This record gives sequence, structure tokens and C-alpha cells, in this order.
Amino acid sequence: MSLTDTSKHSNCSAMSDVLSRIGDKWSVMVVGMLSRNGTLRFNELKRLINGVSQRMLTLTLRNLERDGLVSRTIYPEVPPRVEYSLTEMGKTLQEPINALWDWTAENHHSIIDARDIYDQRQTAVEAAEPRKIAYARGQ
Amino acid sequence: MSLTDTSKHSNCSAMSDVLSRIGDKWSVMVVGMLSRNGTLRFNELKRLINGVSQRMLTLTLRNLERDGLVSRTIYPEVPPRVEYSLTEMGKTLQEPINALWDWTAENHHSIIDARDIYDQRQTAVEAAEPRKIAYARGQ
DNA sequence: CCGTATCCGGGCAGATACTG
DNA sequence: CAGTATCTGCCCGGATACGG
Repeated sequence: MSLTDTSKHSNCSAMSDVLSRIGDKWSVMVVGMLSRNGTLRFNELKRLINGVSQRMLTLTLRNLERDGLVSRTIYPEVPPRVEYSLTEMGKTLQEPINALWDWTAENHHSIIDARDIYDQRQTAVEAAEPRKIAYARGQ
Repeated sequence: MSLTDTSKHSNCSAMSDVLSRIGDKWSVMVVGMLSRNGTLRFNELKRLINGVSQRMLTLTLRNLERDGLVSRTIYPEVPPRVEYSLTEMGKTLQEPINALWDWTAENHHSIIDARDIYDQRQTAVEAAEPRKIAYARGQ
């Protein structure tokens, strides 16, 4: 099945479903970090992923675990040690995510440029014609 | 640059930036529809994309246009006609998105299964040990 | 037909405090 | 160390009404 395969595009809800996880930036970061480093402890992940709160990291890891993408191993020690790594299915996610990562690397500058141009045109229009701005810029 | 390329992983903010657009389900749907059909009018898109509100479609299209991924052509007619299509850059997005789409098709069932198993375990634990549930199931 | 403006309710994320 | 619980604010997205 592919995007261009009109037949049997299931109900798209599958895509939405998965995307809501993939699209979550923390999820992608976690998968990225685990795919590079293999196995990481909670606080290692927290340090590596810039800006994530404890709460969000916990939630993200729980969801990934629930979806069978990340495995969680608790070592009954004091102090506690919990290690995270990708499951086999999680590893297969690397490839499509890598594709996205590469695309980003190649096109991010173009996007930035496109935005600048767009914004300049808009501010020009705005000056000439007050009101008529799409949802007052964002929202 | 790739996920496994530790050097020069820029600041990851680029990835977050692009992901917040890719991760948006409406954006993906729009790109998907345009990549299949080539060119579509506003209401054609609205009909094709199940459940999108007028507001969200407008906002999504504006953002995609601003990022240089979608081009918008207005025909000065009555009633007005506006056509959307992918730009060259937008077309290059097809490939990574397709990869994601394919991955979804292959793994969605496994994810559903994993969730069921996880949830069953959790309800069991819950019964035995009230309290101690990760953020009371979601949030 | 193709939008824009405005109101509004729910959910998501940060901050904080607390445990085994 | 690795979480959990709770409070709070605010952003996002739907619904609605209107306009060129």
C-alpha cells in the first residue's frame, strides 16, 4: 500500500493513529536517541533530549512502550535503574524516520526561506489592505 | 546526515520544526491527496479529507503554502475558484511520507495488538495494586 | 465557492511537591 | 534514581455566523 495506491487506503484512521505518535516530537527524539545509543536510562534520555520535562518523558516512554516500540527493563536495585531500548518493531521505524530526517536536513533551509518570502509578502499586503489576514496570523 | 550520524545533528530544532508540520495529521492528508490527484480545489480537498473542518483546512493549506510545499492559484472568476497543488519541494516529500505510510500499513496491527496486551496487563496490575498507575492512564 | 472573525470548551504541557 | 499526583494556564480545534 502506498500513497499513490488508491485502492484499499484503509480508512486513513490508521495513518492518523500512527502519525499522532510519530508526529509527536518527543517520541521521535526518543526513538532517535535509542536508535543511536542502543540502551539508555531514564535520566540519560532526559539529559540527551533537550527541553523535555520529566512528566513528558515518562508519558512518551509509556506510550511507546504501550505501542510495542520501546522495551522497558527494571533492575531491582537501590537506587533503582530502568533501561530503555527499541524493540524489533521499534528498530524498523528507524528507516522511515531516517528518511524524514534526511529530507529535513536537505530541505529545512528552503522552508525557512519560503517562510521569509511569504511573510514579507504578507506584511506588504497587510500594510496596503488592513484586515483580510488569514486568521490574524496563526490561530 | 542521518539519525545514526552523531556528528552535526544540527540542534534538533530543525527536526522538531519540520516534524511539527509533518506530524500534523491534516498536513499529511493534504499532501497525500494532492500527491495522488495532482491538483484540487478547496472543497474537493474538504470532501476527500474526512472530518476536516473548513477552518482547519484553511489553516493547514496556509501553513503548507507558507512553507513552500503547496502552491495556491486563484482564478478570478465568479464563483471563485482556487486550486492547490504540490510544489517541487512538496513533491519530494512524497517519498519519505510514503515510507511512513508503508510502515504504518505493515505495523499498525502489531501496534494495536501491543496496546491490547499492555492494557490487559495494566488493568490486572491495577486490580491488584490500586494507585501506582502511570498518570492515571493518559494525561 | 472560498474563505475570515469570534466565541468557547477540553485537553495538553509545564511547574511543583512528594515517594520508594 | 525514577517515577507519580495535582494544579493551572493556554493553545488548539470545532461550531457558528458572516462576507466578497
